[in-house]
Amino acid sequence: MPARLAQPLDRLDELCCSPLTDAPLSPTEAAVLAPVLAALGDPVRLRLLSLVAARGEICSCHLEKPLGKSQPTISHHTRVLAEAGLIVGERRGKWMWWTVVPDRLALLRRLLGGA
Amino acid sequence: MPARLAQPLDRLDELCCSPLTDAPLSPTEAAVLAPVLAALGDPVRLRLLSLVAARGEICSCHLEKPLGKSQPTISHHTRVLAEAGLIVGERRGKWMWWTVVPDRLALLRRLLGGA
DNA sequence: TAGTCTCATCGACAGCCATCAATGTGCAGG
DNA sequence: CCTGCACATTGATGGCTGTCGATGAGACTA
Repeated sequence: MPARLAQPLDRLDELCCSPLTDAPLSPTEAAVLAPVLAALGDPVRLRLLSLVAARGEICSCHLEKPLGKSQPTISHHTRVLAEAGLIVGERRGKWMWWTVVPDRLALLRRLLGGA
Repeated sequence: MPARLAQPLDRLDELCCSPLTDAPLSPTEAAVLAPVLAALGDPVRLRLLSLVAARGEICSCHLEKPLGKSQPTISHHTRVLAEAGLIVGERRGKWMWWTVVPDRLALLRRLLGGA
């Protein structure tokens, strides 16, 4: 099983092209979107994502200290964000480099009623 | 204790005026913002919010059937969304009417890097 | 090949959460 | 008052989640 995942969320881009404020969400749309927002519903993951976004790309080993969490915990949170499609990881030698997926953030902005 | 709450989140509007993609979030900002996003991280609450937004305002008794949940569960979810500051409730006679708070959605859009 | 470094996974634990039946609270009409 | 209705709260339960120590899987170096 590879480190790159995010399987059941691939249909997310096709779903939900209209803002949440326009029409009621279907159960299917909600079931796909909720995990993405739930991934952002943790303070450690929010800070982690902002670190990745601010640095452009960042190695896992540079997250442990600023977040004040153990290595397994960091690995857990990067996995959750990756499964939500919010970040992607690329292996370079011994290091794992993470980058944000701007499209996913834009999709959430659209969901929240952006023009 | 009144039905209107959202106490610890009142400082939210002062905090976090810059997008998540610009600079790393402080632990305090993350601790305030994460519960708001966590409130959206549930499919039932996402659909509930979209129902409120689409109708403009809606009574609690009109949420039970379309969401397919029991009355206590609906009450629980409206409470969570209200504590997150995403909706507000107003009592009219026997009924409770809910409305969205557009500022909170706009704040989240800004957080997600919107222009 | 052995050693070391980075990261992923496993196992376990504590705490939180969604759900609903039962009950309580407040409002309106008779 | 008393009854009925809308909603809130309580208590219980099953499942999920954040956390970390221990261990495993790759990757580089000597």
